[in-house]
Amino acid sequence: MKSITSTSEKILDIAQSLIVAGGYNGFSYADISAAIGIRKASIHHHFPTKAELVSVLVDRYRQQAEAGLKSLREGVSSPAEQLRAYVSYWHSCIRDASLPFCVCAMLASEMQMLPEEVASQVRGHFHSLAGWLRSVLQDGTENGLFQLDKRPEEEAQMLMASIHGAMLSARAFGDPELFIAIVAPQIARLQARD
Amino acid sequence: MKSITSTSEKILDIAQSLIVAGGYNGFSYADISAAIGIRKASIHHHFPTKAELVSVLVDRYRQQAEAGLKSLREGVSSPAEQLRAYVSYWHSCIRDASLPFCVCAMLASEMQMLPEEVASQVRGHFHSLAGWLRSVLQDGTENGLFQLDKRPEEEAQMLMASIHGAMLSARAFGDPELFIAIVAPQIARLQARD
DNA sequence: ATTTGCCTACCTACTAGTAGGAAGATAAAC
DNA sequence: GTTTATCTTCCTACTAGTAGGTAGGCAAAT
Repeated sequence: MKSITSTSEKILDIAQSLIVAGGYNGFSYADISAAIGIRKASIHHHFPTKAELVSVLVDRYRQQAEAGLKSLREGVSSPAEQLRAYVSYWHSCIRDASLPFCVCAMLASEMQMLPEEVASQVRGHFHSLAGWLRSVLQDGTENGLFQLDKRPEEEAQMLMASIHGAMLSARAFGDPELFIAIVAPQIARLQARD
Repeated sequence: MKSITSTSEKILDIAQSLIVAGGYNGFSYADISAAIGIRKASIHHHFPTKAELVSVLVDRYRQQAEAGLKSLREGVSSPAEQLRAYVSYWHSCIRDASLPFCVCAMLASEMQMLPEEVASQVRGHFHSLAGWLRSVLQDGTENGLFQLDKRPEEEAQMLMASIHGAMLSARAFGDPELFIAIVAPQIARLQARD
């Protein structure tokens, strides 16, 4: 019986945590090698180049994210609760340090020096996350639960920026609670006031 | 007559633009060497170690920022205009690509692998920027120009996060106008509504 | 005479990536 | 059911190039 997580998945897991910690240029094959007890060359067997490794990694991340967002949309009652569930997911990730930053947000900051294939995937993630937020906001507005100052797509961009900025502040200050302190009021203010 | 910018300042200038592009691990002494036409060893003469170079660089950045913010506070009429001037400064930096990202925001994303001296300076910058925003918001509130939902320090953190997140989105999408589209409404909503 | 600023030449450690082979599993051919 | 060929996964050993950093010298300025 095979191990539940294959070697290539283990490689992606540790690479992901290394990217979240230090970005594209912040990790090496040697780091992965040391972390999972396999030789450098064996990693190249699974992922011939670094660009390809990160590309597969971001692809997996995007699929997981999209699946997670979709299931939130289907499984959680109201749009307001969907937003709250989304940010509380991140809050717990930051608190327990399991994934204290969005992989794509991290990579976006290095956009200018990323391999083009990775850069376009990062753009794609930002686009689909903004799209998800927009659809939640629109849904909430149509049901009279939200009262937006701006068009849903603009409010979605504002919310996404707040979330990413809040991750950054939480990291800068080393205070996980700062994340929710910044993000919660931004969601609260969307709520219809009467 | 000496060149108006000394070699060490030229080193800091190019290092800063390289950090803004790719972070702490995204540049090397060789990159600086190639950019300003000086040998690697000569850079070590000015800045013995990379950690020291970046430390001096962030120190200079913080001084410039603090001076700029202080002069905005003194030279610009109303708190609302002070905020607008601040974000429009960034907007033009992003538009003309002269400094398309805050050095400290960039470094904050790599917080976990930064030399401790640099990390504490980055924390310091976040602290003083939040402090500046707080004082502007408080000033505006006391003069009846702003109407805040939360305490000034919380609103300041929210605003700072929006600004950093907006920088990230502008970079991810390659669209400088997105920065102001995200940030302007966040400032507008602070305005007293009656 | 010492300091400043830069140089050539070098070091060790590490970077991504390659060549080629050993061990084991798989599966078809006999 | 054993043999044979193939595939997968990992290995050792290596490459060329780059990382940050050092030693020591030279010329001009102070």
